[in-house]
Amino acid sequence: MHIGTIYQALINKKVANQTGGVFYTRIEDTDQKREIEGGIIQIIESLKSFDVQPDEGMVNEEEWNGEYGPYKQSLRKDIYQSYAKYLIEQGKAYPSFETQEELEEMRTKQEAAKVRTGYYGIWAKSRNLSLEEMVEKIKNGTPYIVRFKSPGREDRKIKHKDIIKGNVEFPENDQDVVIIKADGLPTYHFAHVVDDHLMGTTIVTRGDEWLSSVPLHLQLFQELGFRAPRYAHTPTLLKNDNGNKRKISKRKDPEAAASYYEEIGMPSLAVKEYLLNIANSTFENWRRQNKEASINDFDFQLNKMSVSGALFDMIKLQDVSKIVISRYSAEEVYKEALNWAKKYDQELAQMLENKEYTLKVLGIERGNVKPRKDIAKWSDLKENIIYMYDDKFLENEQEYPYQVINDKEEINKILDLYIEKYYNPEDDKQAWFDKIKELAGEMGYATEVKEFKANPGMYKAHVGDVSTALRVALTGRTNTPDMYEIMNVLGKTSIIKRFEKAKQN
RNA sequence: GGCCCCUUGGUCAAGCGGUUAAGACGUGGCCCUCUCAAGGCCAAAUCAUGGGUUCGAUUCCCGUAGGGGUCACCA
Repeated sequence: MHIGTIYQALINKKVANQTGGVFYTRIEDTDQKREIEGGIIQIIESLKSFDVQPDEGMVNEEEWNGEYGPYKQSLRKDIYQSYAKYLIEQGKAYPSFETQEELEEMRTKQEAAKVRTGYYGIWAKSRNLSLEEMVEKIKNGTPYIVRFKSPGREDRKIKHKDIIKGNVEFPENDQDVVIIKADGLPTYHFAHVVDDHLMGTTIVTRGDEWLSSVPLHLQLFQELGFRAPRYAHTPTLLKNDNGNKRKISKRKDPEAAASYYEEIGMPSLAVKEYLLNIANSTFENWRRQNKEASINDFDFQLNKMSVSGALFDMIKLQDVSKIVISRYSAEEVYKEALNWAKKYDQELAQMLENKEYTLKVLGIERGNVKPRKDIAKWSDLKENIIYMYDDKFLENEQEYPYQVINDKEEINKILDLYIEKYYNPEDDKQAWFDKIKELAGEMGYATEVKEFKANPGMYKAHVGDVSTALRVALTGRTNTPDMYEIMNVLGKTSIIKRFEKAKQN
């Protein structure tokens, strides 16, 4: 599954839901060469993992829900053939007997003559065969396919209004395209027209690589006597490749695979929010004003989509994801992270086994007005919290990156004094910090950073430096979330153990 | 190459004939601060190009350039 498909599905689902319509998927498996075993299940599962399930469509390889089935084209072969026969009967389609080699030869000639390639006009040799000739060839067993007899003229223009692209003008289609292939299955063009008519499609949302086929499709609808749906051709997701833009590709770009996000542990909601951001730039403002709202409540507008393709920006995605995760409760983080860890990181999964404790760890600076925004994906989590686990921290050889205060004796003194005289688990945050100030003062450090800056000569250093010494001894790091909360989570026993370890270092 | 679509800071973009050309990400700085993340404030940075139309063009028209798509018995 390509991330672009998720993007499509997201847009489709939003549009359908907002307009009281039905979002359905149809498995377009008319190219047997490209069939992948288990493909349908993969598609279903992938849509599900991003919570963009269709309202109707296949539910497994053979079954579907919805009243317009089958939702798999290979099961609809007879339907297409019936319509093909109908067209032939009307003189709007005909059997075509050229071999692949003959077609290639024709193309070569056309290229040499510098004329448009393709099966049209004087080049459409089977087009003018008499009924008798056709019958004879078929009776002789000559292989054939069915072609649409295009009534179009290249020198005439057709105007079309696309929901996203706006007014576009094309030459009429004059190609007698194949509608039924040698294997009896339809081409995309024909299946699209037949199915979308029969299934009552009102809006077709598809990638803009289809835009240039619109004249053909409109013509097909016309000749079949069907009413054409409206089209919304969405711009392609692009990627910067050495200064050039190109389609984001599964072969070259890991982030093009929908599964990539699950692998790195990025919540599907974050991916969807980013995608929505690309789809409608108004989303970002809406989100800022409706921080808690579900994206289902966002009023998506197809016609506000950008007409040109956007570069897929992982950096921005990460930012979106950090915000999404910052809104999670500790419980939600726990649940999703655990699911991810079980599959991708056993060590993390083992850490998370202690749920009660982990919830406390995950609750640090969470749930307040300014929650931490430091996790973009679950694969970041372990590094973020591992030092909070005694069995990981105490058993590991720990580097202590002390900063301003780095004299061993001095540090030990700070640690001892803090535990003996100042530390009290009952303290609230203010009292806690006042104690650290007192400690600093007692040992000849400035209790206020400003005071130290004003009179640097009078002190050994300042309270921030004392805090850093404590922090490093406690966590092995210079940068951590709020130390007061960390101490609360660790508890006295663990704090003492950590200080002892630091002293022996 | 033909046909079609597109072009506002590094990126996503608002704009829809008169604006100090929004906002977000990123970058840099400052503030806050026990460190970090966050947050607040500030800054640098954009209308591809040449012609028209107009009193006035980012905005409308044409050309050019660049990018993308498409030209299958693939979707």
